[in-house]
Amino acid sequence: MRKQRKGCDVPDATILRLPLYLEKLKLLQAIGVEDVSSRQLAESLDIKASQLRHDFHYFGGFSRPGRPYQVAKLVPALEKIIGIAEPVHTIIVGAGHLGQALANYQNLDIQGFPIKGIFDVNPKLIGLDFRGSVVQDMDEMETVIKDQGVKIAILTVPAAHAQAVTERLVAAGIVGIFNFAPMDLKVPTTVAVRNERLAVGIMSLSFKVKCILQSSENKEEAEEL
Amino acid sequence: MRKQRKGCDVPDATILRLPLYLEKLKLLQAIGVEDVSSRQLAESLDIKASQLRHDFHYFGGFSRPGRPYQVAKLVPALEKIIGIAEPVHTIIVGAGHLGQALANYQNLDIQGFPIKGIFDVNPKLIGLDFRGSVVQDMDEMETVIKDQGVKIAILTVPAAHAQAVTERLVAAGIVGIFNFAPMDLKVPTTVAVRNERLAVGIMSLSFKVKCILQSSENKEEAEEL
DNA sequence: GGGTTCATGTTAACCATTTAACAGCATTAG
DNA sequence: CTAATGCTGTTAAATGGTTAACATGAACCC
Ligand SMILES: NC(=O)c1ccc[n+]([C@@H]2O[C@H](COP(=O)([O-])OP(=O)(O)OC[C@H]3O[C@@H](n4cnc5c(N)ncnc54)[C@H](O)[C@@H]3O)[C@@H](O)[C@H]2O)c1
Ligand SMILES: NC(=O)c1ccc[n+]([C@@H]2O[C@H](COP(=O)([O-])OP(=O)(O)OC[C@H]3O[C@@H](n4cnc5c(N)ncnc54)[C@H](O)[C@@H]3O)[C@@H](O)[C@H]2O)c1
Repeated sequence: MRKQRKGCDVPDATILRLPLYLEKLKLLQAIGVEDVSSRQLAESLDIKASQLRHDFHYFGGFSRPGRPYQVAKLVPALEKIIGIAEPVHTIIVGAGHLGQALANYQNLDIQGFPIKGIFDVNPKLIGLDFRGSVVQDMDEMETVIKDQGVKIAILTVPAAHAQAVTERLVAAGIVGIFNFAPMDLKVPTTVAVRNERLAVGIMSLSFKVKCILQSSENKEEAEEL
Repeated sequence: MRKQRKGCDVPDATILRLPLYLEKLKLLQAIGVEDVSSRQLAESLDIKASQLRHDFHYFGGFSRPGRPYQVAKLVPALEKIIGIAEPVHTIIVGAGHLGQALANYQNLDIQGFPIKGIFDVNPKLIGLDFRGSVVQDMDEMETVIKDQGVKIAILTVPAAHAQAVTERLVAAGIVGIFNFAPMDLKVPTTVAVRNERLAVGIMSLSFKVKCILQSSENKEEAEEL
């Protein structure tokens, strides 16, 4: 088998930091900053400068050595790496509470993920308009995916229907699924899934809260002595 | 300084798996399964059995050695560890699109996080009813937090207001903040924050999609030769 | 009852990520 | 022109997390 294409064999932890780098750099760009050192950028993100340089090293060659990074070069370079140099056409499947909230969320568009369609089975929802996108029947989904070259789908249907919808999405050529249903989807290895698990998030928070409360109890006990 | 209280010095990676264990166990419980081995449970979650045992080992003593785990014992044990043995009173701050979707999300309640209040500054939203919770003015927030013993707040206000609201939450005694605004909150070390970053999620997905598309291009090229 | 099987708890080996260290280039001041 | 400073790219060390290995206990079968 052929060697994996350049810049794709990267630790997950690094991938998750790329958006944070990009976000911060765009902020700097907006206020007119031209140069930024690894130290400055890293400190503003609460990480070590060496980690940032190490991360960038996977992709190589952002700057003349000896000189700080140029914001204007780094931003498009990161966008290219992340895959959002061109807008990434996206659809939302499931126009319920969460689907509607996401459809209304302007940031998705701004960050490079324009919504090219919203789909649902519920006839009452079809025709509703969210920032210019109209909810369509599921029957239209495959056509839109193909015509618009949609590669990513945001899945906000009930867990019970998530797998069935996923199979349609995969068959229609979707390559990435952003899954909000609390269940694991079965997909071929040529499709990427990212699960957004609310329960995991709030429970991990709860764990930390419990630890904080316990340790403050301890402190109080200690003070009483 | 006193040794950290039992079961709080645990890797993040482990903490993030606890909710998955619990979820799967509850599912088993619902269909009447009484015993489950580390192997069975791990395989259903696509992890190694040794990792599961290693995770549990941080807390110790779930089972008689030599026998599988008892679902009926493990579920409450995990709930206690996560901190949801008793319902964890929660509020939502910001009753916009996302806040409303979350307010409507029954699962939060079911999983142990009953919503004790929803707050907003917009007078038009005040009085709206979501599954029995009525949107209240921000003026009421501190009172509700204290009267209901609220420990966790879900923050769904615009990024520009997130820090100011956070400071009020902290002053009122909130210990955990589930932050959906795309920005880093400054909080004292006695407060836990979990950032739910949509952009990070979808961009990491985009990265993987790009890699998949590139490698399939490669394959096509190879076939053409 | 002894051997076989299957289980956990625990420790040790392994692997990945993070952090530190340093070589080398660019700029600036003297 | 040289020394000093500040920076990156790169490699090496340290840390942390994952996986394997194994000692030991319980049940079952013959
Ligand atoms: N509401 C939240 O805040 C929230 C948060 C996290 C996760 N989730 C998850 O997101 C998903 C949606 O949640 P929600 O609150 O929006 O639920 P919802 O019931 O409001 O919306 C689900 C929508 O999916 C549609 N649907 C059902 N079957 C379908 C199918 N086969 N094809 C296309 N559309 C279909 C329904 O008509 C409905 O409009 C659920 O899996 C839920 O667990 C929701
Ligand atoms: N909509 C989404 O799907 C989505 C997804 C991910 C993250 N987010 C983030 O969640 C936050 C909310 O998003 P949204 O789409 O619901 O926005 P929104 O504008 O619909 O809702 C924000 C709400 O906060 C209220 N608010 C403003 N200032 C406040 C204050 N000081 N105190 C209390 N309430 C205040 C507003 O009145 C409004 O009702 C934003 O930070 C957004 O970036 C939204």
